[in-house]
Amino acid sequence: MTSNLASTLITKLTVSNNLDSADIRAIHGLPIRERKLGASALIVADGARSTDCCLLAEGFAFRAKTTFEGQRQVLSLHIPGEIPDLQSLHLHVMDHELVALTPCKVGFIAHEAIRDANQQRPNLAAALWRETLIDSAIFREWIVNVGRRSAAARMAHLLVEMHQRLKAVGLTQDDGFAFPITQAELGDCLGLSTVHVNRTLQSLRKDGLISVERAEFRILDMQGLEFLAGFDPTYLHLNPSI
Amino acid sequence: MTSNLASTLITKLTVSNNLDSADIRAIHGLPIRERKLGASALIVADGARSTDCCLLAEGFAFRAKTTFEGQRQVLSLHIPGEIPDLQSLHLHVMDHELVALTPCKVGFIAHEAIRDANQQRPNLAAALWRETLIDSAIFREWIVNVGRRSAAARMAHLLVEMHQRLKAVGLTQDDGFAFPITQAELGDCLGLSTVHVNRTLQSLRKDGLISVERAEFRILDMQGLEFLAGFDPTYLHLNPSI
DNA sequence: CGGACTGTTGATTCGAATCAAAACCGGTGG
DNA sequence: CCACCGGTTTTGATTCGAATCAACAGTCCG
Repeated sequence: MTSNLASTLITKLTVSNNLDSADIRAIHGLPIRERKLGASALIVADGARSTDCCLLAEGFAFRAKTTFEGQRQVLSLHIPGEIPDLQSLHLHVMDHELVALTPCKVGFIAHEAIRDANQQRPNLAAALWRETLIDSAIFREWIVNVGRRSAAARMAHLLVEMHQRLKAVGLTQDDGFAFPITQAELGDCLGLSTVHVNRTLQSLRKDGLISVERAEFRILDMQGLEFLAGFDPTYLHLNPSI
Repeated sequence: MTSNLASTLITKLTVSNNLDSADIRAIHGLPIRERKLGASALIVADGARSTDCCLLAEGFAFRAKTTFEGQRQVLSLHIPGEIPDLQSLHLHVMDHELVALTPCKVGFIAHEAIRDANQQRPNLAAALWRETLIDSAIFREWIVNVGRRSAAARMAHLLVEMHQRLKAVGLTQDDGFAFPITQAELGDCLGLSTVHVNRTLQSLRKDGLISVERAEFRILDMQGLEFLAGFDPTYLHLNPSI
């Protein structure tokens, strides 16, 4: 069957949560308004007051803040099945922006509909709360990444994280994964300049850790990359029962 | 009346949430086991599986991760009334540690008790969810802080944030606030070396922005400090209705 | 074919880390 | 009461990682 919007959400939620059939029915029952967006489209603006959440069904998106001096910092990267602005359910004014990294298919779900479903299905509410907490755990790891790791370790960590998250929803081929991001955008994720991102990637390639061609990253030495990154997957909380 | 453990939680929740009298009764009904802790006491270890949440009633605490190379990064600072490990309600294994920054009075509340209260009082559950989302919003701002701001701006931002959060629960005197933290710990918050923290603080003092004596910080030029920090208080979500 | 974006390279600067040592401070015990 | 001690703050000298500046090459696309 063709994967509709709700199915991508269910796939993603099931990675980290135990949903029962009634929960899944409730998700299928959610009214979702589909939309297609081009790369770099602004999905939700900083300062906005949303009445909907945005379910990312295809493509990549990111959340970002821009400093007073005009420097952009990417806060998180989002993959299909995620609801990057789920926090807007309880935080009514956006403190950052949500942007399409690549062309995307998204679905907007009214807060009211999610609130109703949460009331009917407390287990679904718990799963969504848990998703926002995993979001939070990833933010924490990113603080460590930009605060304490070298450029090479930062890059390695980001790549390993993306590989693991994409693998969990079946969006990898072996050690390769499609990830269409520019070096400037990588710099905004890692708190590095574009030039330094370029040199860091070259160094990872030279050391035989990764290969990059076009929008396709490939991890050639997973052990080596994880060691360089100091990667510990605990923070991704991918196992529903722990 | 003497402020017991539950009251500090109510004070803090009321800053950002609308609680009704039944919610407040439910909080007062929570069984809380009080404990006193010395400075640098480990409250919850990385990797632990908690059965309780820790309510911080007096003193300061922080959450932190330690990299493979032994570098510590502080992820968040916590003030009285907060539950720094509220996420453990849904994330059963700790991906970081919780530590007492100063001598603390804390209260442990069983997950079961909180779950029961949440079931009885959906409005309380929403408030706690919102608290974890505000936590998340602060993490986002910290990513920007360590990723994109200069040392002086980072320090300024941290001090303005702490002042605003402490003011919201009545723990400031005018522009001064008690904040017993060493320069090494500030470095761990900001991703800076101790030596550079020292020089950064000197520069803020020289510019007449702050004064520090003992554990007492004083903001001498709020406008100037906020401008240097590029501070926008939106992310603190201190207004319950937005 | 031209133009805009993206990636690459080299030269240089700069902010912050590191290394090393001294000064300061509060507590403790002789 | 004072000497001592560990932790903290301060200072100076030096190194180093990453930013910046400036070009140029590659690629995609209208």
